Amino acid sequence: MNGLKIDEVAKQSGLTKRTIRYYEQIGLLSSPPRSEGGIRLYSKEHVEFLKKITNAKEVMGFSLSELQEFITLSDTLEAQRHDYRQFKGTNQQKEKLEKVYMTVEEQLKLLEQKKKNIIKVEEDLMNLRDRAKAALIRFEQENS
Amino acid sequence: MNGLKIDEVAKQSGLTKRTIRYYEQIGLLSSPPRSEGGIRLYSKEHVEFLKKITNAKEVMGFSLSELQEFITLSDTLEAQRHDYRQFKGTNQQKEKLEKVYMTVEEQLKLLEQKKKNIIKVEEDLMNLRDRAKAALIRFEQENS
DNA sequence: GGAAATGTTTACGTTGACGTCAAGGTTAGC
DNA sequence: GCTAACCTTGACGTCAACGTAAACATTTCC
Repeated sequence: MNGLKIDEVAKQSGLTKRTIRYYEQIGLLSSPPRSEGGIRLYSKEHVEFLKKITNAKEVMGFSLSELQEFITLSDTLEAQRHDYRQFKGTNQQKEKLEKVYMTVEEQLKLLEQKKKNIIKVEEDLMNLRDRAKAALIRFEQENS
Repeated sequence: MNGLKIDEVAKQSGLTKRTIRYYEQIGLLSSPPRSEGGIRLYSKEHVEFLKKITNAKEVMGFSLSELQEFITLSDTLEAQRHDYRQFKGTNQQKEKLEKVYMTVEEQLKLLEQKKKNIIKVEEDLMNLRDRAKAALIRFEQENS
């Protein structure tokens, strides 16, 4: 019952099977468990993860390696939470946390800029649309 | 006095000289006039155009050929305006105008979707930031 | 239980968007 | 008028992100 095969994951995520295997190969997607015969069996979480990162990739304009770094970053936070008791209080941990925080802040600023850029393009497009509309209206008037 | 050379255009637009020549080669950027000796002499408008299309490219995630199509589309509108008297009233013109209008509407809808996607990523990022912040605060408290 | 569908790895191919020489011609400043 | 700094056109190189084909194993379904 449990475990989606790659073709199903492809359909649900919108990626190709090749791409999914490729993402695993470069370490972007965690290797799923396999069947006795060696067939990949994915969980619902894998699909969600794929959807999330493809969206982030598109939105931020990330390359795969940038995406990689970013995932690593948020994994760092998870790991830190988990290893809390063992490694607490070291300066290394503090520096890591600060790096995560600063990088995320940076990305958030970039997103603000992106919003502004979208608005610029949007204005141009609306301008274009209105001019087309006006021309069409003139058109109607003349041929009536 | 008049005419920017390619190096200046590169600096002002943020593109490389290679890229600027490449854009001309594939018909994305109109060929500027040349000096007697064959050197490209750009105008301020060329720079503005480059800035505008690189922004649109980034925002929309367009490939160069998609960008091409899009420029052609808005040129269509300009051309129509100019050839207004010669070609007015033909059905071909009307169809062209309608195509421009519909394509632009489509792009505007895509931009709305993009905004929503940005917000999704933004939420994730803010979540991440807050968790990093919280961890840092715990850190401070323990080491004091 | 046998075929058809789907899976696996390996490895070479492709495409877009430029980078990077090389081999010269042009311009600006002194 | 000469040199350094910039320009020109080829043309080959590169890199990411997969596509695609081959050769074989595994599942599913009747």
